[in-house]
Amino acid sequence: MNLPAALCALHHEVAVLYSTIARRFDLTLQQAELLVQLDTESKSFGELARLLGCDKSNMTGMADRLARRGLLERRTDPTDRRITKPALTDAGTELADRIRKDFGAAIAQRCANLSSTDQDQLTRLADSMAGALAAER
Amino acid sequence: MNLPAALCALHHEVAVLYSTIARRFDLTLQQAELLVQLDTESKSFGELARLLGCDKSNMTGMADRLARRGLLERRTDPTDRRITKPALTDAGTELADRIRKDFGAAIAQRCANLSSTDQDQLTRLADSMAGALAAER
DNA sequence: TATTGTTATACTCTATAACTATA
DNA sequence: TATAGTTATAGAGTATAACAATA
Repeated sequence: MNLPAALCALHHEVAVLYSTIARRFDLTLQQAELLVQLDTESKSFGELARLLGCDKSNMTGMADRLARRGLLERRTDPTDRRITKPALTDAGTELADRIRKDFGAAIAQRCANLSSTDQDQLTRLADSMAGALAAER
Repeated sequence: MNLPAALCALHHEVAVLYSTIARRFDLTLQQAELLVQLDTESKSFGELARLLGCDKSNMTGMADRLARRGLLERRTDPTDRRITKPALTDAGTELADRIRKDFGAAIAQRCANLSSTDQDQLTRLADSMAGALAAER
């Protein structure tokens, strides 16, 4: 086994698991990822599009669909009125928390065969690799 | 940093990189993943759908689009004529090789800051984690 | 009867280009 | 004039349900 193949396989299995959890809440994978991204701090649609790796024009529809369900609302930046930042509602925050919790529980259950040391190593190395990839785009 | 968050971040960065490489060849991420899956061994559409984590009904359109470009062709299984297995053409095999090669080069370049030991560890742990996830779905 | 792949349908994601409001 | 978000459009991915061919 080589590193690219292992990373590709891991990416794919995580995506399938995350999709499965998203569907419990009638969300797509992309919607769940957007909700969880929003949970931490305030970001503009432009920043979110760059983080999610898609075009900014896609943010409109995605935000519309989540707003229609009462999970987020748009807020115009008072210092630059061109900028709109979505903010999670209470329901949105609660849902993002549940997604993160369910995903965390699923990972914990499935990595039970790894030693505590291996889990720590994987956390460190996955974080490092993700950082290296994020730095070059 | 915790393990679920690190895995999620890594999955997402790998997906963005893989999408970028797929687009060099006018492919979507899903088309590239299908091509690379096909490269190794013969699988039915049903098996492929399960591997890719999507419904079998999606395979028809995806195979059609790749077949239209001369990258694969359908072959009926002689032992059970209900089963259809897509097979890469020469052009499809060549393209799958280029995708795998480009992805491998990109990963090698971006993980240069990791020690050789860390790269080996990450390979082992990512493969183990992917296997654990794949085993439970 | 059960299974495989296909079709029909509806919705979502995606990129491109043109547009508006604001700076 | 430049930028942020939106709109319009076309193509692709996705799940569900119903279907034909085969077992």
